[in-house]
Amino acid sequence: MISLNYRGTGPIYQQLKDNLRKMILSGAIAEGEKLPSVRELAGDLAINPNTIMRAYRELEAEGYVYTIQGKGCFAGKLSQVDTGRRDKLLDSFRSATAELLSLGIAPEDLESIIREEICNRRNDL
Amino acid sequence: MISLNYRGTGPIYQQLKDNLRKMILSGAIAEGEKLPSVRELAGDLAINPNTIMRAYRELEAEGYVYTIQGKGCFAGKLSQVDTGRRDKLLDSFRSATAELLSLGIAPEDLESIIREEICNRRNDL
DNA sequence: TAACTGTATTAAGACATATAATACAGTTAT
DNA sequence: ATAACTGTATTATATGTCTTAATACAGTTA
Repeated sequence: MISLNYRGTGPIYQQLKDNLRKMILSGAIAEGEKLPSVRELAGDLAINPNTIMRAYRELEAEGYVYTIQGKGCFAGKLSQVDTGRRDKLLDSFRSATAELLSLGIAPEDLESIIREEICNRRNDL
Repeated sequence: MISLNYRGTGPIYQQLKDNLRKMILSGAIAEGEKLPSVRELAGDLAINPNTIMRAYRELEAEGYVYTIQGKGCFAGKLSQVDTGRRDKLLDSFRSATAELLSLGIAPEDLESIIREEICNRRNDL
């Protein structure tokens, strides 16, 4: 269900965060659905439980999940994702846009990427 | 001329790369213009020459600068920026777009950011 | 030759990442 | 109450990245 690429760039806990975030965003993990336990996922992915816990803790800080002692970690509502996360994404969007334009990309190309992603979203529902 | 924020996020060589890239993109450093020598910039910024060299070497890999032994490091042509750099930016643009849409941002908001950046570019010329 | 340029290497320290082992605490079902 | 699950916390260790430092080599220019 959750796949990790050890050759991937960056720390494992980051890859795991990105993976889980995308699954929650796409609905692969529904709102309120329970995520695998720290130990279970650690066993499946053959990595240390501490690494899983770090990913869960940071996703909770972003508002993507909430955890309850003794019960587990659950997917949260997208409407309550932290504004800090949103601002970070807007920054990323803006700076990528600025550099791409300077490199000669046409604004229309960027707009068609936006349209593509709107379609991709609809296909997931 | 080149400013560094030590409180900034990430490694110094990354901050330096981002700084220099923006200056080349905006024209603050013109095409073909010589960048400060490794030792000179290291002295000005009070950081190690090796750190400067790493930034120059990686910017060269991206196609933003070219260096000549004994002469120095120079700003390259934007038209010959590495396609890998462009693809990386497009990936960043696409994934930021996807997540922002999922979080409920209106496509119009993204498009107006693009328009803003077009204006910012014109103001620099 | 002297003074500049980039390049390369090695060593050391600080910090981040990841693993391992262990212990503690809340929840659930029997 | 007990057992088996859940998250949480701590300590130690190993590894890798980042940065500095010192030094040496090589090309360019006056």
